[in-house]
Amino acid sequence: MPDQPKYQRRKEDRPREIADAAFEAFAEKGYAATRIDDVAKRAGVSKGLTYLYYKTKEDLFKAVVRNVVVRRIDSLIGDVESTELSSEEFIRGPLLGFMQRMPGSPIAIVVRLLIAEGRRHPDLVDYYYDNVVARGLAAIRDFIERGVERGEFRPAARELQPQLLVAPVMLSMIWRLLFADKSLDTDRLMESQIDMLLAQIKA
Amino acid sequence: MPDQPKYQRRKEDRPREIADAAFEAFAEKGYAATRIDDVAKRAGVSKGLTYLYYKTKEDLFKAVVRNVVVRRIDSLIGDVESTELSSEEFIRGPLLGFMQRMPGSPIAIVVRLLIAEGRRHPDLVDYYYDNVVARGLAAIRDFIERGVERGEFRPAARELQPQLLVAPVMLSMIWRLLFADKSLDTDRLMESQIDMLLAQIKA
DNA sequence: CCACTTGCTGACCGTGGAGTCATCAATTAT
DNA sequence: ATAATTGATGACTCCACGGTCAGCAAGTGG
Repeated sequence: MPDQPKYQRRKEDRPREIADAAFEAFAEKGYAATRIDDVAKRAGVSKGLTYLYYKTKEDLFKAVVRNVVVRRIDSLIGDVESTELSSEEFIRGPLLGFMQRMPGSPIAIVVRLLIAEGRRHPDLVDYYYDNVVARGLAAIRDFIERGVERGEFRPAARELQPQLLVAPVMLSMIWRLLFADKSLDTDRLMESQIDMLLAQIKA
Repeated sequence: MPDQPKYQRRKEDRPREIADAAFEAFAEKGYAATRIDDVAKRAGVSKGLTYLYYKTKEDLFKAVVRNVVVRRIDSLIGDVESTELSSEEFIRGPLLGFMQRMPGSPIAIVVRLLIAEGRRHPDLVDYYYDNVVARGLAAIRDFIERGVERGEFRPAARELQPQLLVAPVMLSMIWRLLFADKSLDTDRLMESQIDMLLAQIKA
């Protein structure tokens, strides 16, 4: 019988593993209903260890949100800035695709957690606003500006509120979170919105 | 010194009073973080009494949601059906006004509660879907159908997803719930959406 | 005025979960 | 080898909160 140690020390990997397990648990049950014991079990770790890396449950929560957020955002915004496509092609292609993936992505979970718990974690809301919302909206505005300069969009396009593009994504997220069973063609919803927007701003 | 009784018996009013207090408390702290003791205090009542009228905290939660929902919906949908205005006038007038009031109304609070707690109360989600979402969407569809029959809208308007009208309302709700401080002209957002939609479906 | 009903109170109970810490054992240093 | 270090464990504490219930007093009927 080989000498199996009861555990290995893995100082480097633990925090990430615990945060990932916590994300799963929060996603399933929400913040309040999640037990630290359960998080520890999922991570294959004892409850006490969780407290070595995260001083409180709230700390863990914040780490989870920051974690998901930073992992996703940069690549996305990079894409927008480095494309060689025409504005319309980009919108109808990569951008639409990205929007359509949002409702099924971890970002949707984070949105739910923030809506549910945001009030009691204002600094987390600020963090999310600065790193996701503000940057996302700015990227859209820059993109439109570029389109105007290239002559692809009418100058009046500058007046467009970027939130008009986001609204159907938001609705689709909420719809799926609440009414997973009731069908709604969220892909078509976003396509229609883009059709309308383009019709209005194209040169 | 007048003989002040310690309390009055008010069998009829208690349930409503308690439910209203609970709504306030849930709105401020969310379901999980709300203490029955706190609800009772707000209602000026002892904790025990709460349990006389609502057997569990969950019961109370459901009563609160149903309460808010039924108080609001009927009048709204009545308006849509009984108007004498042209379709465009109705949309730009009463409907837009209603949409603009939504984000500040108790419905927004209910939406937050449902997003946060919906998973663990599927029957409540169903109730909300049947009584608010389904009826609301049906009303919009009927209204469009009527517009088509009157020749105000193109027949293709029938293909329009009613959720396109709701999306900016949803986004505005969430925005205000999370980012009360960061400004966003939600009224203009809805107006723009209506402009775009009308441009597309008007005969 | 008294007897009776019942709306209402608040002290109490049990549970479960956040957070602690004495101790163990894997790893590293000597 | 042996000692020192520290990652990791899990039994334990503490207490907050949902839910109970024996008793009290406001209302009611005779």
